[in-house]
Amino acid sequence: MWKELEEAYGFQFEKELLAEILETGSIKKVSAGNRIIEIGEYVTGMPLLLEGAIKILREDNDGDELLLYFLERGDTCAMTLNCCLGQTKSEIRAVAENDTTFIMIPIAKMEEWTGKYKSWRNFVFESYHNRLSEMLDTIDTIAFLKMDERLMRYLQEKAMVNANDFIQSTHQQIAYDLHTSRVVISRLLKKLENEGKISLQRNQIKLKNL
DNA sequence: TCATTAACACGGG
DNA sequence: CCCGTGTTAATGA
Repeated sequence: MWKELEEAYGFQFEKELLAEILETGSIKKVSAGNRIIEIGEYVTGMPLLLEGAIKILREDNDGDELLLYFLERGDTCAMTLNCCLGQTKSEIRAVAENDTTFIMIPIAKMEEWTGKYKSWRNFVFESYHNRLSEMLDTIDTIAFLKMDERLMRYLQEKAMVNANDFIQSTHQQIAYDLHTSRVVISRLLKKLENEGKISLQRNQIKLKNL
C-alpha cells in the first residue's frame, strides 16, 4: 500500500507524514455504485483517495439529486475539512463512481498534522481552493448553460474520471445526476448521436468527437 | 420555446 | 416478462 500512497501523495507530503498516514489511517475499499457517506451522517474521518473516483451529490427537499463534482486520486473531500471547524454532519452524499480505494484519517490526526507538517497545511488549503473552484464551475454550468451543453460536460467529466470513453450508465441515472427528466436526456443523447458525437447502445454510451 | 409528466410501443436479455 | 429506450401529446413556466 506504501507504493500507492506515494504515487498519489508522495510529490507533496514528506516521508514522515506518509508513514504516519499509513500508520494511523485505515484502508477502505468501496465498489462502484455504493454509498460512502450519506447526508446527515456524522463524519468520523477524512478520506484520502488512492484509486478510483467518487461523485459528490447534493439533495433538495424532494429528495432529488444534483451532481456537484467528482473526486479523483490525490483528492480529499472538503466536507470533512469542515469537521475541524465544528460542523460535524455531512451536507452531501458521496457515492463511489467506480471501484475506489482510500485511506480514512481520524479527525484528531488532521488537527495534529496541521500544526506539525507544512505540507499538510498546504494540502488542506489547496483542497478547499480546488473544491470551491469546481463548485463555481458547476454553478456556472447550471446557471449559464443549456441542458445540451451541461450534458456534454457531464459526459466528458464522466469519461475522464473513469478513463474510459464508454460510459456505463442509463439515461435515467444521467437524468438524476443532472436533475432533469429522462425524456430530455434521451432526446439530447439522440441529437448528439445524430451529430456523430456519440453512439448509443443499451446501458452504454460511446464518446466519439466531443 | 423548452421542460416535465404520463403514456405507449419496441426490443433485447 | 422486465427494463431501457425512443417518441408523442398535453400542460406549464
